[in-house]
Amino acid sequence: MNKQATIKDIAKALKISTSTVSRALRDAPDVNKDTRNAVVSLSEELSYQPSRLALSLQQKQTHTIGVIVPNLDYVIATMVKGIDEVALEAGYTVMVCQSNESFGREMVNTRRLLDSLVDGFIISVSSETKVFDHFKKIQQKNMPMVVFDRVSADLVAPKVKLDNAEGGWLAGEHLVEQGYKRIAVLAGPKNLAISNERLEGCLKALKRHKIKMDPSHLIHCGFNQQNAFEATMDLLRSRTRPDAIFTISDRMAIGAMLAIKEKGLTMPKDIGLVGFNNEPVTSLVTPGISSVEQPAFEIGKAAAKLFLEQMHHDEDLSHIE
Amino acid sequence: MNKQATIKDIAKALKISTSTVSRALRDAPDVNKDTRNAVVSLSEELSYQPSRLALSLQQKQTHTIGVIVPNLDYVIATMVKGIDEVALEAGYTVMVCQSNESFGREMVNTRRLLDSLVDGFIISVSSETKVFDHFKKIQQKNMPMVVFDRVSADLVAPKVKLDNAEGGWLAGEHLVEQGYKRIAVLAGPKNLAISNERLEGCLKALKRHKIKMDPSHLIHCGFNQQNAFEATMDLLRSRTRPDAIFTISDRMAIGAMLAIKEKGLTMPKDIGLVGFNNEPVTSLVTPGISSVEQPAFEIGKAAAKLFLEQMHHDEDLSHIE
DNA sequence: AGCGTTACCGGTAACGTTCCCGGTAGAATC
DNA sequence: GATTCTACCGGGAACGTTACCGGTAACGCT
Repeated sequence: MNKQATIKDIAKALKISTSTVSRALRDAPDVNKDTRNAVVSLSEELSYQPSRLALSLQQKQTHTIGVIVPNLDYVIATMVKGIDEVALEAGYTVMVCQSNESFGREMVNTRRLLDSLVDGFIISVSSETKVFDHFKKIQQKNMPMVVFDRVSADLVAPKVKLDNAEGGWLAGEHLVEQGYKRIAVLAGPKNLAISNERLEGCLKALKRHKIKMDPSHLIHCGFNQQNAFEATMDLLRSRTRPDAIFTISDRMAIGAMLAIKEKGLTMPKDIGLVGFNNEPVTSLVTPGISSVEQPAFEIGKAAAKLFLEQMHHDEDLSHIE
Repeated sequence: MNKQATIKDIAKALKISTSTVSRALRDAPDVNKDTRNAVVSLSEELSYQPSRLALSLQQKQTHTIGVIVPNLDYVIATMVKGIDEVALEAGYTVMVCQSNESFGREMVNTRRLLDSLVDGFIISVSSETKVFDHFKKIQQKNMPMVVFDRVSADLVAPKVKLDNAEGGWLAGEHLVEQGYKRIAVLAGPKNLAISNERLEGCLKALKRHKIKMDPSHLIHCGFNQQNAFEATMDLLRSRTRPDAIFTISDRMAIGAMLAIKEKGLTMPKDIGLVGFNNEPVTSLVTPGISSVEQPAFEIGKAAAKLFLEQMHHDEDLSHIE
């Protein structure tokens, strides 16, 4: 009961046709001022809201963007906020789905959004995902799709991501400026692009300052806190103990920090530490641990803008044909 | 080009009517086995997917839940994950919108979702929101709506939230068990239900153990880190310095911790500290600071379940009428 | 007087689906 | 042989909206 008023109700009440009501409501030409006024005032009275469903069905677009992310940790949530910001501005609604880092979940999510719910996708791929067939479907329907943050070289699509090399470079510069000489790097798994880029950037900075890195100071370990803790313990026990550590994630920085504390050392006096910002933790924890800042909000905005460009580009093309 | 195949395409190709195709696809009776097989196999070949848009328009429900949250911090994101979990299970898709703690944004979001995009709402209200007219519209359309986490007494709706008193009680018990006697509480603003409930719970625990609280040890201050830092400094400077502190949020706990460090004291030896978990920070930071755990994921699941109950309840009613 | 313009408005199809009501052919029943 | 069943299928309407085409007055112009 108390159903939404439709364009028909207005038409019937005013004894005019639905076409006229529709025109009046859209500020289209070919409608008398008086009728327009009557329509508008009645529609307000009935608190009429056009049905987006019907509209979407008619014009075959939903004005909705599907966003699929592996999770909603701090950085990603911030990116999503960025997406939301520009999407809303442009009259789009976003639909956020979490894949929970699960390949299967990611597939289900895309399928669901695909059945005429969204106009396109903005995606950060799950860490489990090695094959991209489910995304190919999106492209077959030639919907706009942009990937961000977690990108893969195997997936051909417009991408927005952090300049990881730049970040690594900054970290290196920072440590050198502070006067550290024997700098170690806790990198992630060897096959991870995100990790290698950050590492390369840092090495480049060291090179610029003609600082050589002890080979034993480059450690590839797992991405989590415990791995970093153990790796750091090893480093600190070795004869060639480093005087600074760059970890390519904040989670790892925390592990390193705990190891440093365990050894009774203090930061930044005895040893320097720089992380890579994916959590707002480091700044809070204690002075002495810095972190490369990720412009997450900006990345989100950029992704959304790129999406909209794609969108309109496609529209233009279809106009021509 | 390469458009989605529709039920019509299948019908035309097989020279049967759309009605029959529809029936075949839905495992309805009244359809020959052979035709059914033909339809199914062809639909797979064309990778047919039914249009949710058309379906929603027809049966006036979208199988989508609108979720409006003030932001996506750790706890809320976890709750959303809980919602997602049970919603997906039940065949619902969720649409998450962030109000950014802004009243205006919250209104815009509800309006948008309201125009036939969702079947109902799960909401955590923004801190700016004092008036609830935009939510009343939801109820007027008698859509299901449940509020969670941030609830307000002025908003009449099914609610799911943490038992804050219980949490406060746990915090108090914990500190007493550790042997602390002079316990201080850093509470939030006086008018905030969430804060008062936690405080009450803690006081109750102290009472049970016949521990009296020094009146100067109850401090109402702002919710953020800086406020807590200053309040703690005051506490530590006073003659009647407490030997433990309960802060009603983690953000405040961090402020307190920094103050404690600044004073050269160590935790938990010199002073105990318990926070209230809205971030995963505390467990990482350092041993010595505990935190009351919030079953965020469970709260999210509970909210979604409550929503579904509402939903089905409404359906039953409308059947009868 | 006849014609073209302008300013409106209405009818209908279409978007993709389901639902309801019929219809038809063959088989089964009497 | 006439009837009821059963099993299957098709035709239309409906959901709410817009797009397209056509129509009708009133007016001005020759």
